[in-house]
Amino acid sequence: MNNKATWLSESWEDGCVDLVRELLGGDDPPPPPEAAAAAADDQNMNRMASTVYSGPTIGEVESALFATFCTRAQPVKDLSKSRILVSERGVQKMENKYTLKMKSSGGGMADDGYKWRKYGQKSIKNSPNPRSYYKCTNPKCGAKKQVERSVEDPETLLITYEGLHLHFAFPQLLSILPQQGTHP
DNA sequence: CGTATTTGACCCGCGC
DNA sequence: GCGCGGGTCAAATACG
Repeated sequence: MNNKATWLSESWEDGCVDLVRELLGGDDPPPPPEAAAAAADDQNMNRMASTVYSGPTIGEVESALFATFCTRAQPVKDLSKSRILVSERGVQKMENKYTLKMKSSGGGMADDGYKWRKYGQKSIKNSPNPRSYYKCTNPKCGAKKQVERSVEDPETLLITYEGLHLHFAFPQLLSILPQQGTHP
């Protein structure tokens, strides 16, 4: 809520929105078009995520995260991916859930490339630190994310992503890309 | 003025 | 059936 992603200019947002509009066609398409793009993006990125997971979703998220890390060169302590799959009975509620453990960079908050809007904060029993609940600002995007501080390591943030993004989001790349929107 | 953020209350699920 | 814990929504506020 302070100086934050200034690099997150409206430029990328506009472009992103436009892109999303084009991708989504203006409504909610059943098939996630990001999958193909995600794969392409992954290839473009030198498939740094050599680890192969059962779900492309994770790869997508990881790609974004990796992109963020690589771009901003943040001191990532450890990446722990956890796919919470309830038994075979399968409750589709929590289809995808990933928990990333990272050190909160002093000054720069962990931005995975998406715009999040905080919609709640609750104190967790057994944890002196409150947990923040974030939701993707995109209406079509039902992605959620919760950030919690580690009990012993106040510098460690436990970010749990839930859901899938229905839109692209790699502002870092767009940001570092040649400024095509420089029209005086 | 518009939007994001804040805080409180309500609701739901689970355990006992 | 009640209590605890967690999660979400909603209104108000602060900030840009």
